Amino acid sequence: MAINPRSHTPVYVQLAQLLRDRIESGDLPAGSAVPSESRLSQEYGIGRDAVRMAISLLRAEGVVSTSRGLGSWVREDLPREQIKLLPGSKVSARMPSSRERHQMDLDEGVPVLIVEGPDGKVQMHAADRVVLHYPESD
Amino acid sequence: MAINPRSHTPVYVQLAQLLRDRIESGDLPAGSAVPSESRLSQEYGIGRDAVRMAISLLRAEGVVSTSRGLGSWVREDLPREQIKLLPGSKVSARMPSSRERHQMDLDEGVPVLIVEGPDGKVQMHAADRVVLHYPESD
DNA sequence: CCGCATTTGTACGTATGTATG
DNA sequence: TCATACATACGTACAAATGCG
Repeated sequence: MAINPRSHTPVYVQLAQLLRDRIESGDLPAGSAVPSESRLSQEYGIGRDAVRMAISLLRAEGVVSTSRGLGSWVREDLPREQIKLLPGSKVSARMPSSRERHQMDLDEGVPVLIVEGPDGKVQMHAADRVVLHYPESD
Repeated sequence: MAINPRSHTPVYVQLAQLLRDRIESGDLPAGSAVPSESRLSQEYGIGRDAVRMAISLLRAEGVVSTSRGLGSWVREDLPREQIKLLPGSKVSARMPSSRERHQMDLDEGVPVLIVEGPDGKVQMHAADRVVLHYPESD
């Protein structure tokens, strides 16, 4: 598998797909480190811009997480709290603003679930940590 | 209001906040065009990279949408279909993969709502077009 | 505590490709 | 055909965070 710089598909999209494949195949399992930008740049013979855009794509999808001075990692599935919905609730989702993302300590690419209760009160939840549940009968 | 290149806050973050303010204040209402990259670059005396990164931030938040050859626009609130949840449903949200985003024709920065019904069947919804509802009694 | 290597972040430049009107 | 605008992709340089010896 290699990258074709003359393809109609942008180099960075090709690299992103290549990394997705490596992640799904188990070559880069959850929790493992993604090769550094310079390494990917050298290995695939592409510029650092293309590498950064590829990783940026995966970050926006919530697939990887990046820390300055350290590198990027494949994000792991977090244990999810199950939250019971109350009758009359309305549920929606959106991306948090930068401020909200910082306040809630969310990784990039993680939406927020918004629950408006029957009393009109609004609760926000990190979408990677909860599952909302409409209980069957109990 | 201006941009301080010597601030500890990156130029592109400053510009993003500045544009957010202009949007919230009504200076750039929903549906209106964001000034072009070159214009913002000139107006604020910053590089095109910084402008692009600022707009990229807002795009990832679902605040603006960009079309090649046209420019960027402030996204408008779409009419939302109200979808009734069935007892036993579980609801979560995440960002779509590139493929899913293309298939569902989603703008950047729009999560998907995932509903697993009591029968185990999974439905995906564009988060900017639906509200899930746990009906009170009807 | 200090210095060093590694890695990502920021920011500039240039050039060319592609979509739109 | 042409101008405009964004997209891609290469380069450079320096800043900032981290980990380690």
